[in-house]
Amino acid sequence: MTSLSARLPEQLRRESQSASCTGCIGRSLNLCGSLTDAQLPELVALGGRRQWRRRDILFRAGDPITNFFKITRGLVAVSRTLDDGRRQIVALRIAGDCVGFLHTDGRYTFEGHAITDVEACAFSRRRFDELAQRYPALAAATADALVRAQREAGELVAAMGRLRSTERVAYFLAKMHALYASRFGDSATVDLDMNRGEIGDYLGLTIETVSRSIAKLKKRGLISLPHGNEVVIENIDGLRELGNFGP
Amino acid sequence: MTSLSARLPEQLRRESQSASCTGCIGRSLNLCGSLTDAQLPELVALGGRRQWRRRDILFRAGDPITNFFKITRGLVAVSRTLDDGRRQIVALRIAGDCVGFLHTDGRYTFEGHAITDVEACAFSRRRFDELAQRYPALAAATADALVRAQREAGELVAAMGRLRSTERVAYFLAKMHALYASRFGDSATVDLDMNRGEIGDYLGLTIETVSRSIAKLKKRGLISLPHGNEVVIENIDGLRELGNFGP
DNA sequence: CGCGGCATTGACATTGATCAAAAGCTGTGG
DNA sequence: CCACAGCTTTTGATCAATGTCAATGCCGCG
Repeated sequence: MTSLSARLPEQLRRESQSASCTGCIGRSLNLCGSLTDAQLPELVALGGRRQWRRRDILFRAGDPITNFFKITRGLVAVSRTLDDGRRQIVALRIAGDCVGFLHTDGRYTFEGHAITDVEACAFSRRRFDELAQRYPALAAATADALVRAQREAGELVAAMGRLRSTERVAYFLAKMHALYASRFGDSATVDLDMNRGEIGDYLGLTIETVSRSIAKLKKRGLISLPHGNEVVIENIDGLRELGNFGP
Repeated sequence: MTSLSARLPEQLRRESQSASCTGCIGRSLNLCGSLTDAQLPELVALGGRRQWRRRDILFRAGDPITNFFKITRGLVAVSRTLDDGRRQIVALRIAGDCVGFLHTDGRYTFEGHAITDVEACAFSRRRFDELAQRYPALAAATADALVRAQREAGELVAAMGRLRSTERVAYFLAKMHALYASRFGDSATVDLDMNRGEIGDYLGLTIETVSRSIAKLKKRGLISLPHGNEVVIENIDGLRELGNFGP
């Protein structure tokens, strides 16, 4: 089983237990090769570890931006809520990703909340920016992470604009499968950690439509739901094709 | 009247007529203050100016990425086309913006095509990356541009996921109005340069639905269409509110 | 056991897509 | 200047997909 809230690989576990966050920022931005801790003594003092429970808010849209967060455990939803309460999750981030980096006039553009229990390092945005000025590799890694994030956002736009409900759910499941595989190794079983409402808020659908779409995928033999929120991917190729999930 | 294809501000006109692209990359990335041409002699030889006609392709998804482009004139759509022909525009970019920067395994992630006639400078991606390694301000400006782009992508996701058709068109018009205002100064009149099909591909709607939505906005007195594709914004506050277009 | 939260299912309403036709516009050639 | 072809837009009549509302079922927990 692949679950964010359980059984982390050893590397991540060690990282998330270290008192300082020296390693985590380097690793998160794929700097392992180019920057060592010795080269960046400033990083030692930079990050503070924090924890949140399911449904807790990491940061609110409109609040002055002071920190961004590098997730070391759990699943975070980045979202926007309209005045009338309609909510849209614009990105999902897991261990290794950064959230709270986007800003509009010095304020968080979106809201971040914990889908599962979450641990993350908080970094001072100001000091990080100063550091990036001095260490080109850090800036390059930041740009890289942003490029990746934007690619994903574009794909989500395409899914929302052009896929119908069942295709969108297939896209979502294929994406979660790929996401977990990239961190925890391949596995046919994906523990969603999200309820129907949260999936709907991510895909622009209602709870009922998500539920019905999952039922359709089950009937088509692409997935099965042995128990709880655990999804077994029975046919990943079919799922990816239906969801137009690129290579 | 505000039109991308006509009457550029003098600064942009001068820039787009200079033989080299020295200035354009600096300006595009908001480096005016921090880097001068004298500090970056390498930039002189970096960019080559190119032109495209309406509907021409700047770059195709999947092609090996060699250049990115800094637009000096016109409107470019960044899009993705599904296997069955459904198309989704994931971003619109105008003079001053860069396109073709996103990549997946060394290949363009999306397609870029000219909505209007377009002029742009093509920069070698490899050499730009080298340069960014040496000039932190360039890297910082790149990160800044990426943050801005991602904020917009997130807003588009929210619009696609949670707004209904007429609201989406209102969002689109408010966005175009703001976009043009930021470059060419405020004006009640916006020349869309996009036909109904292209608007539909941006908003995830059909031609007919776009047409009907525009008719509704007209009837509500939010806009008027004196002639051609020229839209007069009669009530920008109402339009922004309906389209949930943030501040 | 019974309660609370979430998921499923059904009936119905609404939205937007689809199909088809008519109306405008634009440029060309007589 | 008009007539016509080729295009885009508008409008109308349906239809299918999804949202909405309501009822029921399921499951874990006190």
